[in-house]
Amino acid sequence: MRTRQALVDAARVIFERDGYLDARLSDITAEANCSTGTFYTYFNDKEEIFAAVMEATKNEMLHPGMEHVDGVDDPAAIIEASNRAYLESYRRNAKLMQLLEQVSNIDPQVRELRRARGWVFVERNARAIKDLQERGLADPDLDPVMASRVLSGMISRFAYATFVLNDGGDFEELVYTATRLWCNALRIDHHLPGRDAMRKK
Amino acid sequence: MRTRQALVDAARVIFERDGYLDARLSDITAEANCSTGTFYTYFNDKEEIFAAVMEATKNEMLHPGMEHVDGVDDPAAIIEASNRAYLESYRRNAKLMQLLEQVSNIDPQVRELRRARGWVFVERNARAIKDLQERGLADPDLDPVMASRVLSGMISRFAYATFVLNDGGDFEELVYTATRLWCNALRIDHHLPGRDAMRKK
Amino acid sequence: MRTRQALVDAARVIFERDGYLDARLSDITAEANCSTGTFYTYFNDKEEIFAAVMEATKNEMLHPGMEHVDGVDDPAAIIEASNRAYLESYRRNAKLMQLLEQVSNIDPQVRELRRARGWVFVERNARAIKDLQERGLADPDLDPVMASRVLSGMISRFAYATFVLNDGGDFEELVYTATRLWCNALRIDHHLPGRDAMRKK
Amino acid sequence: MRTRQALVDAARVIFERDGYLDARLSDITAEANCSTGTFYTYFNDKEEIFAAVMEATKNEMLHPGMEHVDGVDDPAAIIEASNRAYLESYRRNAKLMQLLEQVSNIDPQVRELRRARGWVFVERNARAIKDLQERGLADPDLDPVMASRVLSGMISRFAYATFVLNDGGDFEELVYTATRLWCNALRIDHHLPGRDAMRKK
DNA sequence: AATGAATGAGTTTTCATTCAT
DNA sequence: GATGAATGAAAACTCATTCAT
Repeated sequence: MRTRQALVDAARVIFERDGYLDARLSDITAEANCSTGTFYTYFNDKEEIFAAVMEATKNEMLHPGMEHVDGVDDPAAIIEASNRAYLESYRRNAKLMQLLEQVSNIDPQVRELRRARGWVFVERNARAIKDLQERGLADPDLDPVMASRVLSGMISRFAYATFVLNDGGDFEELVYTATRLWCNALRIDHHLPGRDAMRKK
Repeated sequence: MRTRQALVDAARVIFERDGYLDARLSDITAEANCSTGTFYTYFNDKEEIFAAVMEATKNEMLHPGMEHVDGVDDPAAIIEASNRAYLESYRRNAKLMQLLEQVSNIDPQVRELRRARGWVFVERNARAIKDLQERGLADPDLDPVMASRVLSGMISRFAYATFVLNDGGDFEELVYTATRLWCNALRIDHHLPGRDAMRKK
Repeated sequence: MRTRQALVDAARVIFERDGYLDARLSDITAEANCSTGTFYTYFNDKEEIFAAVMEATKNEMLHPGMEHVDGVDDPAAIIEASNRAYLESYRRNAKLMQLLEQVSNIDPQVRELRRARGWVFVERNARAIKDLQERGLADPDLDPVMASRVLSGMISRFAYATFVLNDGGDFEELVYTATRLWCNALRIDHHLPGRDAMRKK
Repeated sequence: MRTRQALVDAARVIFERDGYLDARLSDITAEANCSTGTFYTYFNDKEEIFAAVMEATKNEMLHPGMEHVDGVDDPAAIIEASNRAYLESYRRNAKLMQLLEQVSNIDPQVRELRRARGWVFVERNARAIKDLQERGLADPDLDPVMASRVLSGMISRFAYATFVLNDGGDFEELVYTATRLWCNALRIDHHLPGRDAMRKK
């Protein structure tokens, strides 16, 4: 079983270095210091070890959601904390997220994986939105799931553009803009500082 | 030159049918009714003909922007029209958009192409946002370019999820949600009907 | 006919630049400013235009022989003049000689051409050797043709090593060594200066 | 490792049969009874296996030099033995020598190999010439290395013309002529029989 | 005579996968 | 479980040659 772990670790290194398509199984086994044949003791093909890499890194990539901020009740503050956590996590795992994106467009199983992971996030946010609506704090004319899909996608797309495509932008400004737009979109009556105030922080 | 066009047309068919990676040059030349050698009269490799396909379809994919709706001054109506146009265009060219997405994650030149196309959209919307701010109709605390990046990305991600990943949803509801969130996000004082009213349309 | 000449000239340029094997007919026609099809008006294939290049350069490569030095009767001086002329000619046409050597090892017709050219030289020298033997000035125990073959080959090999392989050596020293060995080999009673004297020249 | 040897052996057969250029890798693997892929386990390309063939045949092609004839001190006899050994070796390996000549004119690395092998021979003969000069037995006005380059080249060219180009000639006569010219060239006071005597042998 | 787009046969090369040890 | 040499299918690409204009 130590060999299996070595292979998964090696695969992550090689995938991050060469991308999914250019990664050769022989590179992975070389990196894991085992023979090519041994690969097949644990996996059937590249897709399978990729799935294993993703599985192994699942915990690193789970994003804390809005409801996980304890002892705070200001919706805007919770949203900000949630967005910040998401963006930081994305930044930390940018290489892996890029890989997930790349392989999603190649392998339907990975596409499914990405969708499933996305939905965790969407549903969590949908629950939070619904809660705010029920408490009269958010635009009641929005379908919570629909709105969550759009807003969650907004953040993940933004993170992709920023950390994978390097479309730039100061991190605090990203958090601020994402949060303000998110709050505005839900018509949350926030008391976020204005742009200039934020910049002076 | 007729041959070149035949190749580009054939390539689009094959790429849409098999995806970029599985498309064989020999399939493309067969579809174009010419020999494999002829391919190299016009292109050097698969990347090059893919770029040609993208170039040829550029016009189909250019999305009308917010400012192009004539004779209407209700910002919400303009935004709705703009979003509807974008989503319809995306739906029409879903296969091609999927391809663009796939190849972007493989070929840096195509990644650059996608980015460039995205910026056309971002900048157009940024100008519209700035205009609304100056007229006192939109949240002045947002950086127009930043906000546009986020909101434009929101729409394109949403379109991708809907039309490429088939994440479902009634088209009119998509337009409604996107528009309402967009308006809300900018704090545009819209007079969009409520959700229920929309549904009854 | 001007086109034909342009093709032959172009071929020489391309052959000397790229070598026989790497020269593409399309490079030759491009250099000659004519279309690929036109090539076949004048030649059937690469071998044929190569032969034409060689034919066109025949005069440049004809080496004056021993008997062509007028008004001098010192055999050693004649030999020296002959060797000098040969080596100078070889040096001038080194690229072409290299080409001839290369193609000889590929195309039997060119091998034949090289052999034929070599024999002109061998026979001329054989006659001169025989003449010296009859006048009692050279070793009578040598078969004139055999000796000429060996000695002529010696010079041409030497020239090849020096000017094609760049095996180095001061030109005057090459002439001196070749001449002295040639005279010695035929037991010509020469009065060539010693090595040191030569060097001081 | 048995496979590697099989490939090298097969390559020699195919190269000698078809020449370097016409030899297909697939012919070599077929001759070696292995698959095309196996070729790449041991070699990267045709050049590399050619080098291996040459390396494998190095010992066959090493020519005994002048100093290796034991118990004889007649310089002319030593030279004769040396020339005979060289020519016999060349005759035995004519196909390989032809190949070496052909590839030398194509591949710079092989050109370098040929040069290096030639120098072994040149230097050995240069030492022998110097020794004879010091003992007062050879023309002191010759630079030993220069003279060796010329005379060594003479023999190898002669061997090439005879055994590769089949320029003919009785073997014993070749040895006689080469030896007599070599001795004459160095002004060695030989006591070789005259031409007629040799022929009667 | 000149053109140059079209042709297509033919070889190299890669690398996931197998299996005897 | 581990090994790693052997496998071989599959595709890209080149360029001499043709021929309708």
